[in-house]
Amino acid sequence: MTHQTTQIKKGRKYDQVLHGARLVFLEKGYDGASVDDIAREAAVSKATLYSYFPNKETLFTHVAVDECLRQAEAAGASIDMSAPVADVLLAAAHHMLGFFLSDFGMSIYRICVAESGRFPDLGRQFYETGPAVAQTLLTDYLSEAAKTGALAIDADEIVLAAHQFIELCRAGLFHKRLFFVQTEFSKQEVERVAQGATEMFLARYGA
Amino acid sequence: MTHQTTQIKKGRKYDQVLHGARLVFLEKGYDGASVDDIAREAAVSKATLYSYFPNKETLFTHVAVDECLRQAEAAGASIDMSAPVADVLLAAAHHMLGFFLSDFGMSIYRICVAESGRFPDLGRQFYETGPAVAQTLLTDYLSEAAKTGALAIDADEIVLAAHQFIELCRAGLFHKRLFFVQTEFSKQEVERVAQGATEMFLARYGA
DNA sequence: CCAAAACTGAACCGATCAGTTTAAATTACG
DNA sequence: CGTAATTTAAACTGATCGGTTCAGTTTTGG
Repeated sequence: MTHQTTQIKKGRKYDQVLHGARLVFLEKGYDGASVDDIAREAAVSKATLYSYFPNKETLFTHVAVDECLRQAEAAGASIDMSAPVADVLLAAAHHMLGFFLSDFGMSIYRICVAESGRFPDLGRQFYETGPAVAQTLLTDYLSEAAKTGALAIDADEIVLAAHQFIELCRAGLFHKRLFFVQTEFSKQEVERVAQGATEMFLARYGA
Repeated sequence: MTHQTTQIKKGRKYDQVLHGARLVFLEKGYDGASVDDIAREAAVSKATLYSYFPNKETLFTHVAVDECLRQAEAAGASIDMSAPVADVLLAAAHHMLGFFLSDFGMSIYRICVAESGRFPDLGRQFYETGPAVAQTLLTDYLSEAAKTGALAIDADEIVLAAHQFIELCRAGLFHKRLFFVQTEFSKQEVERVAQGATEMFLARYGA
């Protein structure tokens, strides 16, 4: 087997193209990023780019899905599930807030919202590989905590509860950042929201 | 005083333009809507359009802000503030959910998210005339309810509490709709989220 | 070392679009 | 009625962009 790991790529500059496209799309959005921009950033000729991807849309979809998968992988590993419930929730809140408020999180959200009108498949793929993964992870944890009696959640409430916690983490900050009302947030501001989400969640579902 | 109520308008077709622009922008988004499209929809010449608005961006900002104000007005009037707290919150939740999940609410959110990257002023104006108004209204109500002892919220928690309630109303449904994972929602689904938001809020801040 | 495959750069095409101009038509109003 | 303001249609400008083409250069691998 002398095959390459990826069968689709036809040439040695495939990764360059994807990497350049990632940078330019995240910085400028779909319409804002011209194919010439991308080719320049990728240090590749436009002809080469078009030898890999039949059109701009396909290139963009590859970039977006690729990024979502990358983020989803990183998400799971970082939290110690054996700590007390309040600590796990607080850590999860901080993790989500960190992503929500990051340049990267903002860009990918903005672009996927914008373009899912034109490319509904992109929207669905983003949701499934992004938000849905976080929700599943949290649902599994809550389910376990309910079983051990650490939380008082009915089985048929768990999915809703997970969604509620995730949304609580956006309180106040997320949309301010999204709409450029405020671009920097102090540790205290973030802490307050994370703490607030945890407190409210436990007030409702605490054992 | 024979002055018109609005001083900016120079001609009789101003409202036509705004109305046409509203339709086309909401259907096609910012980039998707050409000025020619808008002029045609408004049954107005492009020259007339440009006699009212110096450029496409300004026109769009007017449409967006205009719509937000309209929505904000409608919001305040429809709820009986003298009802029991739980009822007021539930009604508010339903009102917000109705807007969040409507075609119009979706479109305006999508476009403003998409374009606030390019036009941060638009983002800020949308936030101030949209989300911020809802938040202020709710903050005022919570403040009053806290004063009468109907709710147990510290003065310095009120703004956060308002944000939390608003975000709670998005739980599960909003992003599914936004990313085309699900486009229709049953009365039960919506009721469940509204009820869930109210319950969780009262679990935390109930008197 | 050589031939095939991959890549380059630049020109080019066709289309779209924001915004301007102009001369004529329409409307408002004293 | 008559004049001034407003609107119109249509042509035009200048620029951008997605995508193609092609003659020539570089890289790869046997």
